[in-house]
Amino acid sequence: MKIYSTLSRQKEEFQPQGEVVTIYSCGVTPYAESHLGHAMNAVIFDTVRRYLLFRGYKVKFVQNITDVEDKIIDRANKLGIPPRELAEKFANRYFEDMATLNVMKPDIIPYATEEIPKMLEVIQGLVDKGHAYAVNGSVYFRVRSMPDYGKLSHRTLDSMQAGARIEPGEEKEDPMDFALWKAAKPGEPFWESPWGKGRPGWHIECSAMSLKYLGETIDIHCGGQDLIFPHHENEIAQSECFTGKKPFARIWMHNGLFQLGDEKMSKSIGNIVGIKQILEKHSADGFRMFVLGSHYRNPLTFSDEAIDAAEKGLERLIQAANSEPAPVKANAEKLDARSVRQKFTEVMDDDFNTPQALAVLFDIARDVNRGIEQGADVSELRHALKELSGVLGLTLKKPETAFTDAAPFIELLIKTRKQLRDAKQFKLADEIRDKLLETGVIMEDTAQGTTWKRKK
RNA sequence: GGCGACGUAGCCAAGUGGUAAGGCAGGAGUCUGCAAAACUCCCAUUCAGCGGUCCGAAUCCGCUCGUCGCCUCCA
Repeated sequence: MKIYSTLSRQKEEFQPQGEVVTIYSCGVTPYAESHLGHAMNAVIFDTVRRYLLFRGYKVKFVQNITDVEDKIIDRANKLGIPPRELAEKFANRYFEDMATLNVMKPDIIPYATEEIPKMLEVIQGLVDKGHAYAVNGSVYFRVRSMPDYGKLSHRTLDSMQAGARIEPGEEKEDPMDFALWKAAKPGEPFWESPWGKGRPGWHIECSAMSLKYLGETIDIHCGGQDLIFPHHENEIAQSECFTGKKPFARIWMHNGLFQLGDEKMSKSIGNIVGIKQILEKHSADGFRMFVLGSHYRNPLTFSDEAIDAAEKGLERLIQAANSEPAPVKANAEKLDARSVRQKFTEVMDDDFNTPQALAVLFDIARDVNRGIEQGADVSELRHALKELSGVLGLTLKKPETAFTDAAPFIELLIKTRKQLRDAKQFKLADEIRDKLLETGVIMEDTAQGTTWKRKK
């Protein structure tokens, strides 16, 4: 199995260190409703996790919650509630949304504010080793103390300083030095530390939690491409300088970012599309199909039309997975699923090529439908379709009827319509079908009788 | 200015040295009382453009054009 790592810029043979694959995923800063970017990220790494499980690995998946940060503090102050309360509220909403998208919950969800002692330990260690220094109650990481700083984002300190966007730090030795600990400002939450009251910098939490829950070297560290610099670069610096061990993470996986039209979807641009907004119009499976239809490292442009298209394709899979079992011919051929399973594994083994994995699912669906037509035994194929879809997190459930109360009446109409059809009263029969369609119910006449489903 | 990614059919999107997956849309059929669904067939002599390397390139190299991202909070 090969996985592309941002660090080496190539696909690497995946070799977990031990029995359990350790994964750290950079989580969210919860101060508002979650958006498409969160959903895309979660769906992608949920799929990675599911696939590893499918391949027989045990997985320990840690995803943090950053519950202390400028925007949370601002927002909470404006609302007059404690930052922690705000963070918890939106973190819970985030996990609700993710559950809707069939994203498995992380095994461990550490909250930054509950891990301050571990962070202080790491910071102190960095100070002791000369990798960090305290100024006016703040502590900064000394980037010049790390010779290979910049190795993840593939840039050098000098090239970065040549850039126009660096503000010289008032108290920093080097403008690229970054805060491990920030001295408390009035109106902000703070914790006691050897350097006085303050709060952690953004990057230190992930190093601390990763070290605490997964050890000094983890198998996979993942996040969005926008986190490569500075966040992940700084995590490496802190962690490797603290432990003296390399690498901090063996494989760095980064997903491409959502684009909206021609622009990135971003908080600063303000063109955010919320998840709830999407789920009003589209199914969770449809959204997952849309995301997995392009490779995870490429940017993905959002459009309702594109999700619609994904959803149409999805219906074929659902149909094949759930169609009425047709009569099987005596000594019918039993279609086996070995080759499609092998193909699925082959493409997923190559850096999680989900677009090709989906192509395999469509092939299976066609084989199932064709098999049914020919009276073959498709039970094994159908099972494979469901199972492999499940590996991608697709449920292939029919859209819930939401008409359960109306079901008996619909059944009655179907019966009446059958009588009309038997009597060749097609005009009336068609009228029933048309009117029912207007109310959102699709009738389909099959060899096994008439079925109905909800229109999307 | 530095670093990086990308440009494949009407749309979405794989493929990264051996002769273009898949989905959506579209066209023609089969089935059906008619539909729908399903199935069958068709739908890129060509991969932004121009050069080069090679027996062979969408895939490697160079240049040009275009788009986007990171360097600042962001998944």
